[in-house]
Amino acid sequence: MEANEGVSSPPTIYDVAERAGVSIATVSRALNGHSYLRPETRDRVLTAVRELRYVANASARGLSSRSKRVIGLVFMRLPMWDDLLDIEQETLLFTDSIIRGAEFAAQECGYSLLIRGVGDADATPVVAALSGQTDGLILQDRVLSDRKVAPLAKRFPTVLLSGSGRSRTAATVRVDNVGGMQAMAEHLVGHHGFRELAFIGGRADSPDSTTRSETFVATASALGAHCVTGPEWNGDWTSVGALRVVQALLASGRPLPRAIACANDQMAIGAAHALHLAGYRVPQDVALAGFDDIPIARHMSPTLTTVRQPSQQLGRTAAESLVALIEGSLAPSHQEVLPVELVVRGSCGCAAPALGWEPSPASVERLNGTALENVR
Amino acid sequence: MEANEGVSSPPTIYDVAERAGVSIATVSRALNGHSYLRPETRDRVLTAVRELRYVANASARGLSSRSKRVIGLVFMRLPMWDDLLDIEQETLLFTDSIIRGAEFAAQECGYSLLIRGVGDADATPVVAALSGQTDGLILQDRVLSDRKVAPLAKRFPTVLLSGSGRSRTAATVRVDNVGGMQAMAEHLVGHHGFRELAFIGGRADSPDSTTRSETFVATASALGAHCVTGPEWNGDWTSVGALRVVQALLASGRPLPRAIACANDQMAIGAAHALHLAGYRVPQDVALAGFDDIPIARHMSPTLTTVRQPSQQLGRTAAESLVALIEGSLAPSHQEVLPVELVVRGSCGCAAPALGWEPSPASVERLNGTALENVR
DNA sequence: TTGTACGCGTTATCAG
DNA sequence: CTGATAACGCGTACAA
Repeated sequence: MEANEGVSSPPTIYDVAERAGVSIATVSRALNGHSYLRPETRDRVLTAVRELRYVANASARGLSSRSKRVIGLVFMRLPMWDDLLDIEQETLLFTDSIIRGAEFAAQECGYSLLIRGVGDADATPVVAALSGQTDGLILQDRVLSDRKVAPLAKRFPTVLLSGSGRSRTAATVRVDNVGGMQAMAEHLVGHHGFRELAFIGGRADSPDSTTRSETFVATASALGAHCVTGPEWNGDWTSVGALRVVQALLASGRPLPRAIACANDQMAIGAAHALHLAGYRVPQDVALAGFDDIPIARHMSPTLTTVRQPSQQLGRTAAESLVALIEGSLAPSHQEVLPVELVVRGSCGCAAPALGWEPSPASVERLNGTALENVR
Repeated sequence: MEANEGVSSPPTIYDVAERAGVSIATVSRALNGHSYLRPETRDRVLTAVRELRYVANASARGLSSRSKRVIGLVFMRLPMWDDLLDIEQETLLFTDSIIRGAEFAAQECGYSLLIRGVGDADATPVVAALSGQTDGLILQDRVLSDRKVAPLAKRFPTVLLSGSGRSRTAATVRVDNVGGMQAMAEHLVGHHGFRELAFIGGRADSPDSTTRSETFVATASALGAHCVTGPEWNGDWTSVGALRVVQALLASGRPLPRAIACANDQMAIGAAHALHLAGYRVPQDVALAGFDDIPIARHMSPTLTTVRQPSQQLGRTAAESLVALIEGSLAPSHQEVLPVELVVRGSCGCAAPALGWEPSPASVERLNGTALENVR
């Protein structure tokens, strides 16, 4: 009797109701379990659902319930040219971790995650369109300027990832730039005793960049060292940008600083490359430090001293905050700061071998211990 | 006159119509540009849209148009324990690349991408739910068994990523496992002259694993070498799994093969670790090879000889195929095979330095050439 | 405990 | 060129 009426279109709640001999309201209740119904009836419905392979249409559900159970994540995409610098490809990893974390948390909260990468062009239309497909959005830093975020956040659940946190117009999740940079300055100046430093920043309009820069310079000064920075020390967040900064410095004939701290790892790598090309050694001639702890940092020679960001946790927290925001259990101006960790390796002058085939000490321990059984 | 009716709920097409003094049909037309309407009218509508910051509700649109303009990607998720082996974390990267590629292609085709990770538990309910939220799904290999994919693919646009391709029940995008493994066997046997080999496979139920295994063994045999494999050479796709395989071999007292090929890079790393712990050297005592070319492969010591998969392209192609499938311009049984590339490095015995601070030759060339201007 | 009927916001088919 | 109006599939008061 299962005629082929509707071969190509999926079964609806009406089909299930008919097959189970009940009304669509009953089907809905059996599926969502809101109201009580006779177990016998419920079974009939569930059987029909199974037989028909019924799956609720999310559009209809969303329209009716005014909730799509989908959140969006908008991130910055690098150009996908084949000739992109190898190192820049590593940048992607940071965003990937965030995506992972967000996906996991979203799913735990009963939401799906929609992702969308944007380029340098104004992302406003993209964000607007996304706001029609989701219940809320996570915006990575730099996707939208502070000025454009404000009106959006006022009308739509929005969480900023690594925003400045200065403008309390939107909920924000970010890392402890201040703590991280203080620790870094203290290590370079206090521990190593470097007195002449420089700081390569990202972009002038980036809150992350300015916070890191200002904190580093201030802390270094407070410890009696001198740190130069400024527009000509702007590396644009990229390896190439930092490489140019250092090459310009070398060309100018001015003396090299004893240590260079960078607002991210990519720039540290670019700076190292420039020094390498000019015949200077890291860390003997110039010490180097980054920020992020991208995976490659521990595989290079010398290994990179940096500040580790909990990137996956960043994504998780952002998603969790967004869901709370959507469900009304979080203030729209909520600010959350995640801790960072100074990771001392070789590029500052401390001894630290590159990681080759050998797994980390923790891994070795696990591999040889009883915990091994749980690993798969 | 813009009273605060509906402060908290977004404007609908009715609000726009009212403000522009037209009907909702006209608004819809102005927005979707299907029919011709007086430029003057169109402008009035567009102005109202802007003033109200109107964004179409995707649920309503999807319900009415029977198309959600969303595709889903389901991938395998590793447990997110902190104590996960470092190396395993790298596995994530392969999936991340696929996600990137898929997102990019989806967006180019006018679709959004919904992502969902699944664990070892049966993914059927998850996939079912996702089929209600999307117009089609990309399923990474191992998410669903071939047996369960068939009925789904028959009723819902589905593209398999790296599936066997044996069962023509679903459209499939995969890499050229055969070509890759032939090249690898030819290199190890033909070039290096190894005669006693072993192959560590993933899982017996994985098409990728069996194809790679069978091809490698067959090619090696054809070239006059001997290659052992089988259930006891099953590394479960993980470092730990492969480590156990090698440790069991060492414990058995049987002679070591001269070279070990693995079905993926993680297992090559696990095998290397086991050899390292037992005091054997790679490649002097035992040569090693992987498959995938995960980023870490080029940073290790010795660097890993492997077969590179175009992971990002895999995601792109899958998304493009899925869209074509949805829009009816692709046969539901379409099979696509992407080329792979043998990457000869150090672990097979060929000379190859680890990549440290130094960028690749291509990068160096670009950094010093005129193309530099285009890089940012 | 279960059924009826309305509303959710769009698109698209008719008339006009 | 534009305006009514009927689906689209589901949740849910309100009735029974």
